[in-house]
Amino acid sequence: MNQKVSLLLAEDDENLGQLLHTFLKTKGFEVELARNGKIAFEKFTASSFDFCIFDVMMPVMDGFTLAKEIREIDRKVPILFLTAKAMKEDKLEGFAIGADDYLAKPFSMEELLARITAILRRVEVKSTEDTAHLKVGKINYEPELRLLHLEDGTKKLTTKENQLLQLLVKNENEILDRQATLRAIWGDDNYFNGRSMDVYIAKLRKLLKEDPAIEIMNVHGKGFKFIVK
Amino acid sequence: MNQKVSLLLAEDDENLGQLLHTFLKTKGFEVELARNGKIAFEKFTASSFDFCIFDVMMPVMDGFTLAKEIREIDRKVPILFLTAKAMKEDKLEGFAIGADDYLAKPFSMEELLARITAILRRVEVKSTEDTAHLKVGKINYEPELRLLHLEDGTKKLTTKENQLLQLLVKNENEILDRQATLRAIWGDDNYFNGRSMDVYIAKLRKLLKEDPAIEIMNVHGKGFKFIVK
DNA sequence: TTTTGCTGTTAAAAAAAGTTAAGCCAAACG
DNA sequence: CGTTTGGCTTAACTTTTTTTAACAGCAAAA
Repeated sequence: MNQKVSLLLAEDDENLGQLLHTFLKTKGFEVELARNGKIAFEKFTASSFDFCIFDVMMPVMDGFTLAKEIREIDRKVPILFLTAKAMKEDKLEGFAIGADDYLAKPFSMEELLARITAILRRVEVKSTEDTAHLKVGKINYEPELRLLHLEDGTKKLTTKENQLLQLLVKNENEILDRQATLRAIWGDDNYFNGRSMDVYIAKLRKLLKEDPAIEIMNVHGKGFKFIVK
Repeated sequence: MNQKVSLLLAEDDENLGQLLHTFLKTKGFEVELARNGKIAFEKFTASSFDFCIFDVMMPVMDGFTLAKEIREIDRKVPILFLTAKAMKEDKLEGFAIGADDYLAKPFSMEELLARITAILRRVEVKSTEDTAHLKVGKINYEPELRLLHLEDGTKKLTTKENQLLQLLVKNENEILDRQATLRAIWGDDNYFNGRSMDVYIAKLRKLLKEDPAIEIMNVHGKGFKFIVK
């Protein structure tokens, strides 16, 4: 996949902090834990983040103040507040600062994750810069347009050809797992889809054979490997 | 701000519906109220909105189903759910569909407004009026007026041509799901409607072919993708 | 070495989509 | 009223894309 989402977590409660830290890491985030607002702010200025989760009540610098400070240098980064007080005035203050969400303790890990995901879906759209171009020898591949520019003209790839080639290219020099690929492109890894995939591998090999530096190698029982020599 | 934010409100409770309608209008939104999910879906497909507020429990078509249908033709429009049941599973289902927020009844008007504002800040609303205004090379498309300005004069689009082009344009560079499109424009995704849609795709391609930067690409078995190179 | 499962390849069948034209219906027109 | 018109659907035929089948070759395990 692309890149891990970096997450700044400010929480003074040791137990909850550790728990969240661990949970979020297992969910694939890169988490930085700060024990109070001041430390969190320093961490933020040192190396900006994709997402912030702040406890409201913390020593030294509380979550709201922290958020205000951060909003001044980054008016877009999503901020989610955690709070023990589920009071209305608090909520409103949080939103006024520019909170993206508000979660009252106690909350479930799953709900937290769901809310983070919901917010990120909105914000993250921009980072969809895919492998726009692949240039290998004479061959030039434009996945977005499903075009393969060969010596003797340009070939329009079909949907499946393109999906498969894209996966192969994205995992250049690594094994592209058979089952995983089938599930990703065909939705199911049954026998027939497997055979179908083999047919497409053959097609791609035929298309790419004009460039001897490219090879789609089979790794028996595992999958395929796109190799550029 | 140039244009009012248009808001689709689906709520079966007459009292609450009216109350919200009035409140939101005084807050400067352009509000459309639907008494159930089906009506709401029809309103949405007829004239797309900037924001959705759906009651979860409604007759005919519930809020979740409604949201799923809408997500297929518009994966960005913010959706906020209102619900009497503050149950966890429900929340998770909502977020899984792509909810942006979740508000349990009873809630205060102020909190609702705060949450709407918080979400809108993130989304940076492109008002529906000019969203679909497409200008590529010589082609200029005015969905509201159903006009397509071409090199050799202006073509007045028919209802179906316009609905389809509008959906394609709104989902530029994304796959527009076949079935979902059929349900949105034709109301039903049977075989014949599918063929009818293919006929319209052909018509649009013919109209747009004067601009080589535009392509309506088929994604086999999935739908179509409007691409501007 | 033999068996078994996996892969390579080609061809045929099936499904989906592209295209053009004919048919149908309702609104507008005479 | 009958006729025309415009918009949409249905039909028919073509092409493209994908799946399934069939058979041959190869790799790993027994």
